[in-house]
Amino acid sequence: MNLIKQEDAGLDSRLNAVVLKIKKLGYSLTPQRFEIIKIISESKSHPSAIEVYNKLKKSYPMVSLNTVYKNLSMLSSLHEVREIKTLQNSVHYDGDTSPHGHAICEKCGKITDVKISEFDFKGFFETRIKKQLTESFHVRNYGVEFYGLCGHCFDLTGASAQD
Amino acid sequence: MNLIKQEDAGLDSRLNAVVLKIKKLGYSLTPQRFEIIKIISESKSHPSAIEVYNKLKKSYPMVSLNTVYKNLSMLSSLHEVREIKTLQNSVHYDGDTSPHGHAICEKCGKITDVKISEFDFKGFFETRIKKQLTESFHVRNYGVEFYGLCGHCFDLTGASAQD
DNA sequence: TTTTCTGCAAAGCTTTTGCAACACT
DNA sequence: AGTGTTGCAAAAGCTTTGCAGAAAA
Repeated sequence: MNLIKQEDAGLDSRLNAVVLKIKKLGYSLTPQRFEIIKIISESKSHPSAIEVYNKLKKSYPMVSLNTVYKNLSMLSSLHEVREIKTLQNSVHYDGDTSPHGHAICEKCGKITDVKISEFDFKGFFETRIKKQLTESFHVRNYGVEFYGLCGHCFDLTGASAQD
Repeated sequence: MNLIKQEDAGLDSRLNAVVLKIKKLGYSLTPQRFEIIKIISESKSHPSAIEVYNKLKKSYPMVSLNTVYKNLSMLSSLHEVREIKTLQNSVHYDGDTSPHGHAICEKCGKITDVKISEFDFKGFFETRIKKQLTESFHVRNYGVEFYGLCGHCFDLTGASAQD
């Protein structure tokens, strides 16, 4: 119960933060845009543009896919949404912009979040990698991706498919 | 001098390893295929399919883009080439399949390798992340991506573009 | 000789662009 | 009122598919 409340609070504050940023920058907050932000914030499944579109159509049947694309790329350029490139040829979106990892199944394409505490990653980053980068590259965000087989696909094919 | 020799040896052995694997698995080694493998092994710029195609045309002017796609996706499924999804909507290919990171410029799309010694990442991975994953997910490879601005783009726009 | 691979053409998908009408502030 | 946004349609870009002829084992 406590957990659920905390999660909801987290979502609401994320939603609010994005809404505020948009207003602050002078963009308008259309109902479609708001709903898109909401869908992305609430979703845990890293949806693609089409998936967002399909959800959005439930509230706005006349909405166009174009609108979804425009809003997602706007949110992405504001760094309020993270793009994930999967093995399928489409971009998936992640409303959680804090540093964390993804486990991506090479068979079914499923994306699972991997928690990497800021503490852990910063430690690794600061001690090992930063010195290589700072002179020439200015990091805004980072991601760790694991490629392999999810439990389900492993059970089906993993046992026999040894390199 | 020493370094150059070592690098060449590295490339040759990579090339050989891939060729051997292909033969071992019963696939044929056509000249086009060999050249594609060579281009990818030698390239340090993470080329896209079209870029590989353009290089390949110098040796095989009649080659089709289709052939490039088929071979790259074959190499990818054999895990002898790594796909990198960039911000541009195209897949880039990396002939270095060992664990290492990429710094991707959000402005110009340039991809730079980030050395992460196997030792460093394994340590981080084993102590912090593995326990989250092993039960449900079977890792085959991992990558660390840094998003931000390369030195050049930062000099142009970075100073003024503060969130 | 059999299987795999190539090259050409066409189709498929995702994403982008152009533009008039509309909505937000 | 003015600018930003939407929705429709069309175009563009990357990747895949189908198939006959050619090449590899």
